[in-house]
Amino acid sequence: MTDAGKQKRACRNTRQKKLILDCLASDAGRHFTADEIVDILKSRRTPVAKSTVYRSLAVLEESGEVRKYFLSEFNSACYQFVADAKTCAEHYHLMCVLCGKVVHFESAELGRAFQEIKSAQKPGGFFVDGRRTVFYGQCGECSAK
Amino acid sequence: MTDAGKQKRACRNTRQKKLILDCLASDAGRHFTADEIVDILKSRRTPVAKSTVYRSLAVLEESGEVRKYFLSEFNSACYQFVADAKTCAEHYHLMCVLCGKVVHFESAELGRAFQEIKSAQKPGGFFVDGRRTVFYGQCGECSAK
DNA sequence: GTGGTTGCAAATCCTTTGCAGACCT
DNA sequence: AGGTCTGCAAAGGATTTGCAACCAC
Repeated sequence: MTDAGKQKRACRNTRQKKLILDCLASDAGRHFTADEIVDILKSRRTPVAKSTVYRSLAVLEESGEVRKYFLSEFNSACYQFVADAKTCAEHYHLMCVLCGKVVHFESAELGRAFQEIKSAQKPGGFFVDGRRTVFYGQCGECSAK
Repeated sequence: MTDAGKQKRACRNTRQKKLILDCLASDAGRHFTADEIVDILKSRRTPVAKSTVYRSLAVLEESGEVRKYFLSEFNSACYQFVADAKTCAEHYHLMCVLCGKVVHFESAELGRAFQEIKSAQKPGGFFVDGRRTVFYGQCGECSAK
């Protein structure tokens, strides 16, 4: 897994890539699966092949415009639009292991706690990336049941 | 998802279930994929069918003897032996997004930070489960590259 | 014009399921 | 004996890949 070669990927601005990005950006807080994107674009009368969606998402992820999550015990990856780095650095994800819902939240308290986690002594110089970290648990609704 | 019916599942003490649990327990800190378990048991001359491994892991997970993780951008679920609840409550997972390695760590500092996270005001009464949460980032080796 | 991109279909990979026979209790 | 569990093979779902036609630059 070398870094070489990463730059030669996808630079062209195609209709499909725009459509996919538009779709994600249309609800920037939400997480979409590849299938959902395919369906949404189909319903908008601008269908894009599923393989193209996967390929474009991979490219967009590499370029940082989209973030990929593997949220759970469920089956498929989710993709989320990255509005801008700053915004993303300041909120965290909570994912309900029961219903799969993902909520965002931010709080000064959490920010501090996270800073502590980041700076804590970790084995082998591990560096924690807050933007990728997802907290798992149960949402209020599911807990109530 | 009610609790009813959970008890009627798998209670028989079969050779295969023991083998699988032994395999997981032989390196209790490690995470195994279903495939790894199949390979290990095969190499030990006590092969177990892949479908049996999946079925047993599901049962063992339900009974709490094994924990299932969906660690990442990678493809398959990982299973870990649950030595005892206390041990598990006190360490956290760091997963390297580049090489996929998972390391455990514990620290008083992190424990405190995590307490803060747990008690922080979260949307909709979300309850964070530390044992399921995985911190993503880069391990020392990958960062060095 | 040229090479990255797309769409389609086939291929892969992981996981689940159906079913007949084997095994636990 | 009787129901549960196993193994095998086939099914299923998500994602990737091969390839010819297509389109952005």
